[in-house]
Amino acid sequence: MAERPRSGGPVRATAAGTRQPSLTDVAGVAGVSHMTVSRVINGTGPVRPETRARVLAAIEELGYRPNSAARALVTGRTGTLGVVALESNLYGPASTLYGIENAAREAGYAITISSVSRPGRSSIADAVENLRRQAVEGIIVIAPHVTAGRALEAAPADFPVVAVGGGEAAPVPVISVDQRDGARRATEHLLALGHRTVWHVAGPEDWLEARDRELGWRETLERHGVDVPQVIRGDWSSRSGYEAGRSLAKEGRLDAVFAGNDQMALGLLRAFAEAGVSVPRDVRVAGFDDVPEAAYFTPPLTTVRQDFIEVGRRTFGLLTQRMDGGDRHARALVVPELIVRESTGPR
Amino acid sequence: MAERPRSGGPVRATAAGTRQPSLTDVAGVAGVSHMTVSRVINGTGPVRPETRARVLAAIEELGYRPNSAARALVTGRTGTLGVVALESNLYGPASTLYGIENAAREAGYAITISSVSRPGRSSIADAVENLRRQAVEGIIVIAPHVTAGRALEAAPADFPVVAVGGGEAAPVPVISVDQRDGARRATEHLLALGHRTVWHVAGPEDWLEARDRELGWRETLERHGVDVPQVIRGDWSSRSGYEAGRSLAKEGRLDAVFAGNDQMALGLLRAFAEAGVSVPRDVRVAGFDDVPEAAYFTPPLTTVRQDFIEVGRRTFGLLTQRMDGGDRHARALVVPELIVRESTGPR
DNA sequence: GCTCCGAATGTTAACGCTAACAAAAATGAT
DNA sequence: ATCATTTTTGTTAGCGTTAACATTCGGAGC
Repeated sequence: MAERPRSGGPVRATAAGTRQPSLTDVAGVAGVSHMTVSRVINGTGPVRPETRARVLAAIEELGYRPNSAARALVTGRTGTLGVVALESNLYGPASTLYGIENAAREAGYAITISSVSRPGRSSIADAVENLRRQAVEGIIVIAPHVTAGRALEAAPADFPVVAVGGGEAAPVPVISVDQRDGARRATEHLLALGHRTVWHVAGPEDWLEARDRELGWRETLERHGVDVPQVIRGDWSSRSGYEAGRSLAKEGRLDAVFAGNDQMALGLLRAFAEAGVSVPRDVRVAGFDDVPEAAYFTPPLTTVRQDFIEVGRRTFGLLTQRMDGGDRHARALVVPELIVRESTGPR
Repeated sequence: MAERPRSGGPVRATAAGTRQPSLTDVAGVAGVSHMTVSRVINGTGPVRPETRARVLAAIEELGYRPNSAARALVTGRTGTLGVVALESNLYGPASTLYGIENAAREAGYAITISSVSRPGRSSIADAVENLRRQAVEGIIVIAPHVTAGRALEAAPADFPVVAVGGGEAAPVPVISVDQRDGARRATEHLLALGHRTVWHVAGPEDWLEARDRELGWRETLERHGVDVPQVIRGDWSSRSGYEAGRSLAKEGRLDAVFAGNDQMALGLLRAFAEAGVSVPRDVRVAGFDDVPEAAYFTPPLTTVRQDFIEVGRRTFGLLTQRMDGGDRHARALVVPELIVRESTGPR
C-alpha cells in the first residue's frame, strides 16, 4: 500500500481551541485505517510489528489520548466505581476510603466520590442516584450509620451496591469489622485486671458501630455476671468524652472505662487529669480505633485496632464479585485486634 | 399527531440483561420525538406543559437515566474534575479533599480521585495522566510536598491544573494557607510570654509546609534578635515529636517549643509528661493545624488553625477560573488563626 | 500457476446524545 | 379569512469508539 502523505506536519498537541486528536487523525498520520489504530491500542487482533510501530509513533507525535466517553458509549463500561462517603474526618471512614481507592486503582478502576454531609435516608439515596447518573459500574456505600443501613434497603436490586459496616439486614453485600468482638476483647481485658465493672462511653445511638460496641460490652459484662452500669452516651468527639469523664470523676465512680473510640478516650483522659484522677492507678481506660496518636496520649492508650486497608480490599473484592452476578447477601467480617498500652497498665 | 401505541407495557426498569432505556424509548412511550425528550430533560427550548408532563411520566415509567457517556461524547464535557491526593490520613490533606468535594458538588461537578501513595515526580505525573485519560475537565493536585511542586513544573500548559500548597514556583495557580504567617503568630505568641527563645520541631524537609513553617519561625526569631536554636527534624508523626521531646528534656533545654503540627506536639507533651516536665509551667508548647482533638490534649494545645473548607472553596474557584482561560499564575492565600489554650497558658 | 487459508487490514454500522436546521402548529395582525 | 410571526416539534447529522463483517495480502500445497 502506498503511504499517504502526512497531512501537514505535527499538530500542536492539544492547544486550546484545537480539538483533541482522534483515532482517525492518528490513522491518517500512520497511513492506516482507524481500526488498526484501535487494535494497536487495545491489543485486540493481530497487527504487523512494523505497522504497530508506525501507529505508536503517530500516537506519540499527536499526543493522542483515547476518548473515554466514546469508548464507554460503545462498550457500555466506564471503568469507574462510585463511593458514597460520609463527609467527616473520622479516622475510620477516611481510612476505609483510602483502602478502597487503593484496591480499585490496582484493578484499573477509577473512583468517583460523592460525599454526604449528614447521613440520612434521602441524602444517601441522592448520592447513589448521583453516582448512577455518572454511569459508575458499581457503588460502595460507607455506611456506618443506622439511617445509611436503612437507606440501603431501598438499594436497587439490579445494580451492584455493597456497603461497609452497613448493618446486618441490608439487602446488599456488607463488609464490617467485628465491632462486638473488639468490644468484647477490650471489656474482657479490663475485667481481667480485677475491676468490679466496666463503664462504657458509647458513640451516638444512630451509629451502627456504636451499637455493636455497646452490645459487645454489655454481653461481656453479663456473661461475667457483673453489674452493667448505665451507658454514657457520647458523640465520638473528644468533648463528649471529656464531659463523660467529668461526671464520672465527680461521682467518684472509678473502676474502668471503655470508650467507644479513641477521641472520646482522649477526652476522658483529659477530664481525669484535670480532676486529679490518675490513669491507670485510679481508673483504667481503653478506646477503639487505634488512631496513630493513641500511643502518645497521656498515658498511651489501650485500644482496639481495625485494619482499614484490609477492609478496603475486601470491600472491593465483594463489589467485583457482586458485579459478576454474585450473591446479594454476601458478608465479610474483619477481625480487630486489642493493643494494650499503659492506660490499662499495672498500678 | 396521532399518538403512537405504546410498545408493549412498562419495561422492567433495568433488569439484568435488558439494556437501559434510551431517549428514543422514552420518546416512543410519550409519543414525541427524542429531541423533545432531550429538551425536557435539559430545559433547552420551549415545550408545551402537557407535552412536558407526558414526557416526564414516560421517564418515570421507564426509569430513564441519561447516558452520560453519550452526552459527554457530543458535548465534550464530562462534568468531572480530578483530584490528585496523597494517600494519608494527615488531617490537612484529608480535610482539603472534603473541602474541594464540597465546593465541586455544589457546582454540579463530580470528583474523581487518584491517590498517590508516595509523592514523587513520576507518580504525580502518572496520576495526572490517569485522570486525563478519564477525561476530567480540570485537575486539582493536593501537593504539600516539594516533589509535588516540582512535578507541577511539567504540568501541561494547555490543560487546567491547579495546586493546593504547591510551592511558589509552580506554573499553575496555587492556593495555600499562609504557613509562614501562622508560624510567625505562634512564635511571636511564645516570645511575648517572655521566653528566651523558641525551639522548633519541624516536619520533613521535603514538605513545603514544613519549610514554610520553619521559615516563619526562623524569621520571627531573627526579627526579635533572639538566638535561633538548631531546628529539630521530625516527620509529622507523634513518635517523632516524642523523640524530640525526650532529647529536649534530657538536655534540660526548656524554653518554649513550637511543633510543626499537632501530632508532633502531642508527642512532645507525652515526652515531657514522662520526664516529669510540666507544661506550661516548665515549658510551653504550641502546635499547628488545630486537629479536633487538640483541645483535649493534656494540656489543651495552643495551635494554629487552618480553614480547610475555605481552602477547598478557593481551590475550586481558582480551577473554574483557570478552566475559563484564567491566568496560570493566579495565587490565593488563606490566612490561619492562632488558637491559644493551656499549653501556653500562665504558669 | 492456481487454489486455498490464515494473517493483516479495511469498511460499515451502531452506541445515545445534542446541535443545527426544517417543518408544522398556534397565534396575532390585518 | 389570510399572511406573517412566533412557538413548538421533528429530522438529520455527527461526536469517537468498538463490533461485526468484508476484503486483501502472502505464502503453502498441489
